Amino acid sequence: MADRGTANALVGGESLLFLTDEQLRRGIEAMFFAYRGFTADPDRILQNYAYGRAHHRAIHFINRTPGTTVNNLLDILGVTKQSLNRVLRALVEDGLVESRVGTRDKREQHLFLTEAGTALERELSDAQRNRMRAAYRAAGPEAVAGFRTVLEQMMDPELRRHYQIKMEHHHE
Amino acid sequence: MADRGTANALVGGESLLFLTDEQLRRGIEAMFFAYRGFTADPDRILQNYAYGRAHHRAIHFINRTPGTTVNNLLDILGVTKQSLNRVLRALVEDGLVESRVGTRDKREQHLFLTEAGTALERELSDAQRNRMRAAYRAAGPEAVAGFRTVLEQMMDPELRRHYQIKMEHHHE
DNA sequence: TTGGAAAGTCAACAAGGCTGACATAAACTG
DNA sequence: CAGTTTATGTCAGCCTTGTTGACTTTCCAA
Repeated sequence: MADRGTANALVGGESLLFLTDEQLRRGIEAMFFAYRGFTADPDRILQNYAYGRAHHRAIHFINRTPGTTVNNLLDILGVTKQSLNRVLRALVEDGLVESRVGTRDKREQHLFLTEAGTALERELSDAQRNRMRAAYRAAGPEAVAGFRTVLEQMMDPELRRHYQIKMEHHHE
Repeated sequence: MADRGTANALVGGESLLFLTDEQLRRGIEAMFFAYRGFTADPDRILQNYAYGRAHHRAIHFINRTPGTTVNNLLDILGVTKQSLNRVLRALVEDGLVESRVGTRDKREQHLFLTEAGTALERELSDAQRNRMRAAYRAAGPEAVAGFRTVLEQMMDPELRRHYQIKMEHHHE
């Protein structure tokens, strides 16, 4: 409703043509189709292991932050503990994830990838990185910077902090 | 495997620092968290109507291309006809979508949004556009161009053609 | 020492994917 | 015209991954 049809006004001398409803629709569909591509390669690989995206996500974030707790993972993934537990149980039973009782707080379980888990993580992230690398290479560094800036703005502020871990950002 | 750790080489005098594994991982997580934000608002609205993302996608593309056929929609959405049919049946029964037999080819069903369907589409896309607009506005036109360029490169080439409908692109 | 947080588990359910099989009407083709 | 292909719909059953609710065990901290 807001400023429908008025987005091509001039503000501070700069055209806002990129804020028209049509441009926004294009962005929405770009997200839709790109996300399909983004998940396509890992999805194919996961079929060979009888795992799904939920397993991939758990593996990814355990690899990124070894020793993370279940609660922390719940916070990042935004699912219920019952849902995550089902996934983690399978990964632990299959020997991809190791769960160690916390030393400071013995209620907490700290999660680590085993060798096999690391191998699968590598296979999955190699596939995903290859696609990302190709896209980055084709688009160039300036486009990549813009890509990341827009995505960052699109996140829920509360989720953004998970993304900002280990972030040294250069806006100039 | 490819050029792990070698991406920061110089090619043609230009640094490829943006292709390091760490940068690619950042991009991967940006996609993950941003997509969550991207779907969060419509998801909330859909709960009030007992619909899900699958209904949203159908409504979106019927609105974009009124009179589209079931087969065309199947191609765009990449699901089985059984899956789509379940969704379409609900939307038709609830009076959000109208299905008209084709005049040229009477095997085809052409899909249209009713007034109620258009109203829901508006509600959903307003929410999604508002977020997209805020992100675009915060990031600026150059970032938006880069965002779209990278997303386009990330799509499966076969899917890209759905995105390119009605596209007049300016690369310069 | 006790209240509450952290974690795990069981059960039941729903959405939305999937496959396979089958039906119908319409269009196309030899 | 007979046979085949195409577009669509439908039934049945399965899987993954999300949900809620209830309950237990462990154990930190006031």
